[in-house]
Amino acid sequence: MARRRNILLTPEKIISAAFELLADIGLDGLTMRALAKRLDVQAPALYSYVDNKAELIAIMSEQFLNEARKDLEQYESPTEWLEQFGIRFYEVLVNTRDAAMLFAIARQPSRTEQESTQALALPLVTRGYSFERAIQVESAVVSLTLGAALDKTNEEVSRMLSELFDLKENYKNALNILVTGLTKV
Amino acid sequence: MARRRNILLTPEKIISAAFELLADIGLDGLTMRALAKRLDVQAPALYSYVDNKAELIAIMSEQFLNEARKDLEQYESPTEWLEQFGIRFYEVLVNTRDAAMLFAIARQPSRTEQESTQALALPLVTRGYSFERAIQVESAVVSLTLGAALDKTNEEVSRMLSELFDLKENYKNALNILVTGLTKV
DNA sequence: CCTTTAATTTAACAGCGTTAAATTAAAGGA
DNA sequence: TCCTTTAATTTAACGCTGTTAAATTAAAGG
Repeated sequence: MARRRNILLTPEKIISAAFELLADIGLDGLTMRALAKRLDVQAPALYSYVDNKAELIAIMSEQFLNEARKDLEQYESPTEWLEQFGIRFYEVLVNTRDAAMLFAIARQPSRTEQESTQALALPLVTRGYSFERAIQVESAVVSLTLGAALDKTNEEVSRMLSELFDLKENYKNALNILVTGLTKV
Repeated sequence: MARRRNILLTPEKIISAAFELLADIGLDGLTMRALAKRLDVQAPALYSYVDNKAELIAIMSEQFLNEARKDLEQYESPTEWLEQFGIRFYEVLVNTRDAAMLFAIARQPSRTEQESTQALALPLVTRGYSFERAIQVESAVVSLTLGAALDKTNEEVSRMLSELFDLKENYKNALNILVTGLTKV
């Protein structure tokens, strides 16, 4: 056993190269062949570590959510936590090239389905919410945020709307209304 | 002039065949070749009537919006109109196969950009809103609705969430909170 | 009848995700 | 030390995709 030669790839290397590729040339450029090239490898080699491209996308999309959830412990009330989470998630989706679109097209990897739901609910459960209610309010916030981020990162829509108002401010306003209403006793 | 032979295609025929194809086999099946086949034509013939696939998708996505805006004259207050519009748009996106995803990946066709913005704002402008404010509140409602419809039509997400609560009810609740807040004087 | 012109087809390109089979190289036992 | 086993990777290929260029077809007008 323990029979292995010089290994070139790991799932982590693949995923981090995928993020680089996304940042450098966008979602259209994120192809299995381009990803392989960046890792000095041929495309089929990736399939020993990642089921398929959909799984890769799913893993990346989950990392966007995780990134948005980081360092939010300081916000003690559910209202405040939810609002900060929304803003952070919006920023992640808007500041990472094509992140909103990637998130939109992602399908959850069934393996981590349950864990990720638990993780998603935990902060609000800690703050006194039932599991069900936590998922309810968070999914509403994620919906609004994803929709707003898709608008903001759609070149045509964004160019047109930003002549009329500040998209981020408009999102923040809607978020505040939604979160305030959702967390009202 | 007026020099034309028996014509097989029109933009309208192409678009309506595209909707059929979407309903029958989904967004993955909506390829230019499949579309051509349904029209008894070869794929390149389509390009005399449609710039490219992105334009086709954009036109279709706009029709989803139009469908949602139909027959809403009866709702006289901005609040009521917005809420009904949201619900209708949600239903269109959820009841048409892959409509939410199609809408998410659509880019506006620059030709009708301005007209479609005008059309989008008109109902609320008629009801007393400024053009700017009309676009602001509607874009917030569209964001929430698109995000919620994407969840609902994502098989994995929907299966998971629907064990915990009714997604449509949760959307309606969030919509009501958002619209009420947005239209408060 | 013959030229012009528009509509459509044929052929092709470069790319995609993905699988199967062949290759390579290291590890462990004889 | 050699030889077998096995894991990692490459080569080759399949069947798709959107899209363009060139060839074909057929009707209209002079």
